[in-house]
Amino acid sequence: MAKPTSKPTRHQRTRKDHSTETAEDYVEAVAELIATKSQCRLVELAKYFGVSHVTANRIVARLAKEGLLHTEPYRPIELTATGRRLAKSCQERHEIVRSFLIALGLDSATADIDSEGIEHHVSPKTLELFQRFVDRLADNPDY
Amino acid sequence: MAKPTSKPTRHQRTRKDHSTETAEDYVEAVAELIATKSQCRLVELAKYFGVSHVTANRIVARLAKEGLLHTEPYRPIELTATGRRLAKSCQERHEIVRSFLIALGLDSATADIDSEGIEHHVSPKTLELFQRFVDRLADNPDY
DNA sequence: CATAAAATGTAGCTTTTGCTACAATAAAGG
DNA sequence: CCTTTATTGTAGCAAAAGCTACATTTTATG
Repeated sequence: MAKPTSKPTRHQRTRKDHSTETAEDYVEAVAELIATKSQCRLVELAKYFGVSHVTANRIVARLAKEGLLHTEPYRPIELTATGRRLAKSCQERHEIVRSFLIALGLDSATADIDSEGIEHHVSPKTLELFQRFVDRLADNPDY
Repeated sequence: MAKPTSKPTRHQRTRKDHSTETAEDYVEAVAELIATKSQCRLVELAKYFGVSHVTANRIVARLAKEGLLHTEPYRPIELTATGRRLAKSCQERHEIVRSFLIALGLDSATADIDSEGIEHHVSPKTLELFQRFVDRLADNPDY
């Protein structure tokens, strides 16, 4: 045994990781658009991510195939039950990361940006620590 | 004016972002392998990221074209001056993120994994706050 | 209701990153 | 030195995410 050469596990960010991140970003965006505009149109989604409607459409089609979204031709995009669950947990995680960064002293504009990037890479353990930090500061505001 | 519809800026993680992340990960890995094994062979790099040597080779070729690496057929991979600079700043940022997570109470194994993912998404402002948190804790270990 | 505008869909291309299979070169062992 | 093994390179394919250009459908407007 003893293969000191290989500690590759933590570096294995593959294409699968990327498409999972995309899935999470999209269901979260769909949920937000439905919440704020009562429906999610493809053009809005494309604008949201700053991509062409064609790109957005293809990703939506993939996520529909994966059972996260429900689509019909020329109709607004809806979330399946699975999609709603995923969106909810992403939103919660996102909000914890965002409020953690603000608790740490970051301005909210930068917190918006950074939390977008960071949220996908936070393990449950780390998220728990973020949450505790926010809670502790809430109890003890003059820290 | 007033276009309340569009706040797309912070969501624009494009393919360019991804390939920049890849570049950073690779130069960092090349630097680490040179530091620990005195040279960086393609097979080692491929093992490091858990990808085939073909994939590693193509990425190395791209980074060579971009001026970050220097390669010759069947020879070990080297960093250019630009590559060394990038590797150094990535390593520093990475180490700040890692020690921040540990200062927050995370175990070092999880800190290894999470810091890998998080490092690319931390703005200078956030990095500064991370650094300050670590420093403050170092002065005040019983916090 | 007919036509203009907006939204969505389709065709077809690119780049990046993943792979297997096979070829060529370099290094090691007999 | 010659053969085996390890390393590197090349050919060719796939999926994901980006695009423009054009077709179609829905919605809005005169």
